[in-house]
Amino acid sequence: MDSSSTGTGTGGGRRAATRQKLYEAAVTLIAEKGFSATTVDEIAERAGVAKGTVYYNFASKNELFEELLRHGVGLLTASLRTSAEETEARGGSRVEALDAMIRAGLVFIERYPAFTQLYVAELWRTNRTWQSTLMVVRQEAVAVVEKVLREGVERGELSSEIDVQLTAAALVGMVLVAALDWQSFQRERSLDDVHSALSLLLRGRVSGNR
Amino acid sequence: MDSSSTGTGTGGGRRAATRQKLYEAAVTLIAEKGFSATTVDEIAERAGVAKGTVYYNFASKNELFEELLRHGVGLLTASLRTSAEETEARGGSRVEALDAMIRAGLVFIERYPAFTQLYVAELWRTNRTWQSTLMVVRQEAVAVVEKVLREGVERGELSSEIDVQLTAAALVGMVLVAALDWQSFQRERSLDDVHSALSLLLRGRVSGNR
DNA sequence: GTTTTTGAACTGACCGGTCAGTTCAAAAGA
DNA sequence: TCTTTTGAACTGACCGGTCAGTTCAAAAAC
Repeated sequence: MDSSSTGTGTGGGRRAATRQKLYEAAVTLIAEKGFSATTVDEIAERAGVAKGTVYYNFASKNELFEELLRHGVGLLTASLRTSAEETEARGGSRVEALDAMIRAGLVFIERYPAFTQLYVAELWRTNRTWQSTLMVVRQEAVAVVEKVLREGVERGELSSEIDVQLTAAALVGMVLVAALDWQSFQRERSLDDVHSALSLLLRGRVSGNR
Repeated sequence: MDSSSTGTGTGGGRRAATRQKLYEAAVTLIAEKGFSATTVDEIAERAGVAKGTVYYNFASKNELFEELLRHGVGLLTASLRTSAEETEARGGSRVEALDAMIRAGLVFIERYPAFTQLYVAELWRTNRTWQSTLMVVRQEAVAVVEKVLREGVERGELSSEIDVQLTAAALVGMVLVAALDWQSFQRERSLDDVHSALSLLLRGRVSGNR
C-alpha cells in the first residue's frame, strides 16, 4: 500500500495530499514575495502543517520549489499538447491549432496566475541552483509550439521565411504578457477579449493586409 | 560630464557618480539573485563603496531599488519616444514607427539585460511596497506604444477591430520575451535576426496573407 | 473481534548563523 | 569650512534546517 508515487501526487494517499497543500501554499507566497523572501515557516503555516512536515516531504526549500516548477509546467505542457492534438483530430489547420494553444495558455494562466507569475519571474534568472530544471521544463513547453509552427511551414500554411525558434518565443511572450497584464491590471476583461486580440495578431490582421 | 539623470538630480557630480555605481551594482545582483537575496553589503562591495555610503545616498534598500526602477524605465521610455518621433519626422508610417520601437526595445534589452530581467520579475508581483512605483513607470512606457497604435487606427493603417490596450501589451510581451530568450538561450543570434522575426509577426506575414 | 505492534507521517521547540538598518568618529575631498 | 565617504561596531530580529518525540491507521497476533 505504498501509494507514495512522488511523481505527480494526484490525489492518492495522505502524503500526496500534504504535498499538494504545500504546493498551493508555496506558489502563492513565492509569487507574491519572491523565493528568498518567502519563509518555510510561512509556507507551513499557510498549508496548515508543521514546519517539520515540509522537511519530511521535501529535502529542502529549494527542492520544494523545483518540484513545484516541474509540476506546474507539466500541467501547462499537457494542456498545450492536448489542444493541438484535438485540433489535428478535428482536421483543423495549423493556424487553428496555434489559436487553440493560445486559448489553452490563457485558460491556464487564468487558473494558475500565481504559478505563471512565479515562472516568468524566475525563467531568465542566472541562478545556478534551479536554472537547469527551469531550462528543461521551458524547452518541453516551447517545443510544442515549435512543432506546430514547423508543421505549418511544411504545409505551406505559414510563411517559410519565419524563424521557428524566435517566432515561438515571440508567440509565447505575447500570450504570457498579455495574460499577466489582463490578470493584474484589467481583470474586468473577458478571456474572449484577450483571445480575440491575440488571435488577430497571430492571423496578421493588425497591420492591414496587402 | 554626464551628471546622469538621477531622477531627482540634486546636481552634485560626485554624489551622482556614486549613485550610478550603486545602481549598476544593484541591478546585476538583484537580477541574478532577486531583491531579498541581495544584501546591502554585497551591493556596497560590488560598487566599491562602503556600506555607510549606501545609507548616505539612499534612505533604505527599498528606496535604492525604487529609484533604480524609475531610472531604468525612464531610459527605455525616452528611447521609445525618440524612435517614434524620428519615424514621424521622417514621414514614416505608423507601422514603421512600431517597427522602429521594436528595434529600440531590442537595443535597450541588449544593453541592459539585467535591468530588463529584474523589471519583468517584479512587474506582476503583488508587492505593496514598490507596486505603485512600478505601475506608474509601466504605464508611461506602455502609453507610448498605445499612442502609436491609436494613431495607426485613426489613419486606417491598422485594423479598427484591434483592442489598443491588449494589442500594446501583446506587442510589448512579444519583444520582451523574444529578447530575453535571445539573451539567455541563443546569444549567437544577431539583433537583426530577432528584429526580423518580430517584424514579420507585426506585419502579419507569419500566417499567409489572404 | 479484540489487542498489540509497527512505522510512515507529522510536530514544534531549538540552534547556529545571517542580515538590514543605524550610528559615529575620523578621514578625504572640494 | 562644508560636504561626502569611510569602515567598523552593534543590535534585534529572523531564518533554514535539525531532531527527539508524538500520533494513528492498518497490519499482525491472539
